[in-house]
Amino acid sequence: MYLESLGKLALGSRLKALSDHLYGAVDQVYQARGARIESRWLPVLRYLWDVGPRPVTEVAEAIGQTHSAVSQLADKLVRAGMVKRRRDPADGRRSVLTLTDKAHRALSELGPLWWAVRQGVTDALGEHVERLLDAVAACERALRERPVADAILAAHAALLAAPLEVVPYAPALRTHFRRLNLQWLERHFRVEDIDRAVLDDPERHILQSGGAIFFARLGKEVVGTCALLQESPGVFELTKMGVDEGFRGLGAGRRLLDEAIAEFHRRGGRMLFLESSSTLKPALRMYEQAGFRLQPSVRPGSHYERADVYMIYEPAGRAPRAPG
Amino acid sequence: MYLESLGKLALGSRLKALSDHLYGAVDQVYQARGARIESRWLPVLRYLWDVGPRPVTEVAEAIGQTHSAVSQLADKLVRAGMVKRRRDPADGRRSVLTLTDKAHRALSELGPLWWAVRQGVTDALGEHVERLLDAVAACERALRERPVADAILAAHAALLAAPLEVVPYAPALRTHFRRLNLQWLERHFRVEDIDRAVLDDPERHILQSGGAIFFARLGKEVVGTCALLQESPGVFELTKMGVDEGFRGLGAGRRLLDEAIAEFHRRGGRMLFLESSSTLKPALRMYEQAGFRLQPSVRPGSHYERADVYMIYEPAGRAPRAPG
DNA sequence: AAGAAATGCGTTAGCACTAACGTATATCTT
DNA sequence: AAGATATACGTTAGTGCTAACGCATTTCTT
Repeated sequence: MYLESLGKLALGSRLKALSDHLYGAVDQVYQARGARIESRWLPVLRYLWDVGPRPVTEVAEAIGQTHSAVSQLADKLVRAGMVKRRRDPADGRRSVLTLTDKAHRALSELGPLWWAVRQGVTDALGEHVERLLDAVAACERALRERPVADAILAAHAALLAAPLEVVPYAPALRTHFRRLNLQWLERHFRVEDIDRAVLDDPERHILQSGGAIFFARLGKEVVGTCALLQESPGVFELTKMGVDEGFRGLGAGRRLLDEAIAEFHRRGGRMLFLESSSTLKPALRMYEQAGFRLQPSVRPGSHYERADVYMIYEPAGRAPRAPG
Repeated sequence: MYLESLGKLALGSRLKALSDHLYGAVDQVYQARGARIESRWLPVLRYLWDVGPRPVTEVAEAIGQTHSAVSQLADKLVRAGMVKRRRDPADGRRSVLTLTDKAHRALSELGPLWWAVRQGVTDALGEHVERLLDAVAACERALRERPVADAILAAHAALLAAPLEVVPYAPALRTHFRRLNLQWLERHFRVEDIDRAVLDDPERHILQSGGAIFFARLGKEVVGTCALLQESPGVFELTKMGVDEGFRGLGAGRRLLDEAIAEFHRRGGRMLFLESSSTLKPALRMYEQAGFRLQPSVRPGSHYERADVYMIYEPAGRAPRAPG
């Protein structure tokens, strides 16, 4: 299922779907067996059954709902003849919900059905339902201590406050080089053989021939990468630039690009070019701003299928803009 | 929380509450950060973002919702300027949903916020959320193979078809003797010292003095118990009769009672009595039907605080009804 | 090719729930 | 004791979803 791929982002949706499935199943069973009750009534009815007459708010709190939900449900239960509302003589604000005899009779007949529900859920879901119950209980407890919204806002603030830094290659970062590049390659193109070779062994294909690789980190996250490949002495290619989809727009790409250009200068390079695709509009704009100029034709003898854009680094005042 | 005590019966309610909490938290964050998006939109928008324009039904299926839910959500998204509807030229029935440029821009800015959501959920819920995800995924898969409703109906049918049998005491059943009696004692009264002694060691307190204990089984479930205690030679007390709340109304109580009376006769008893409480109306009715007669006063020297009813076994034609 | 069946989708009515409000009553403050 | 504040509850409007329906179009059947 697609939602599974969204992981924690779609957890709410999936929990709701599961919940609806369970409600629906139980209602189906009640109906098939002629039980004059609905699954949504159960928390209120069982609570009143277990602890006796109780005012609306107390019921609401016990079953984790708003008082108005309970009040409206009580209307329905009164109409169904299952509960009675009474004023609390000790406190005129309270309206005490009491089970009718009919409800007592109905509930006591429901025992075997409830047993079947428990048993059926166990049969259908096996041990998973136990793990689900445990996990739900643990999450409920955790939520009571710290609302998720606070945690998210704190995490977001921490992320925005985190310094964006560019660091050189280190072996521990190799998997990030691969991950970050596969992300855009797989989304927009297909992974060519030459890509796979470079991503599998960047030390050999890039560093050994006098190139460099940089990574952008935001806090503890590695959010982008870019490589400088020495094609022939003094001639460098800017390549394998990728910023994680989740961290675009934070300037990581530009910082990586600037660092690569600085490295090109530090190494006394004569020429710096890149190949790209016309479908990557935002990237092309960034390259232009950094000093790359679009060339009128594709680079002769390009390595890549996808390359239909050829740009050369010609910052203002260094070389005239190519005509056309 | 009360719902936790209901176990599998209230799983649906709890999942819904969790789901609502998560939706609410994310919406709160979106609002706090000025993101012009709502949490409910995410599955549709992300799906269109990931796989491109798609017709309504396909989106619905991918995210596990009905087509009309998606259709109505699409209305809203169109109003918000996030998607466009287009007729599929190849199939005039289909209306293809396409993200607008505005949506693309909005979504690509949301990356850090989504990272924060994932991170915040992890911070707040810790490892529990991983277990929850795993359990949810496992349950989803199990549900696809076997709908819960079927399993419940099958379990119910099996229960009703199961034979109700009465079996004598066996050491392996001791915990059931305790469990079944504590259930009604704790609900209606309080557990007196004498109760605890008997329940902890029924072999010594009941069997050794010439008594007997019976259990009712329904399929594999032990659903009721009852004891015959020899108070003095030939004088027996019917006591510790309990039927699981979940299995009342199936005749287990009557079957136990009949078996106890038969045992009383087999042992050549002279007198059989019981003590009970006037609050246990259904039980008293059953005793009457089985041949017990209400006595005008409490039994002299009763062991129990709760006893305000004294009955003696006097089946029709065996002894005259006590006057008064 | 023509009719029958299936499919895709929008619409409507209805349900469960929430947020926000209003009213009555109780409790606190001085 | 009197006013201020808090509490308990019902009501209303609105949201997100489903089930059921109806229309348009496509696909199957012969």
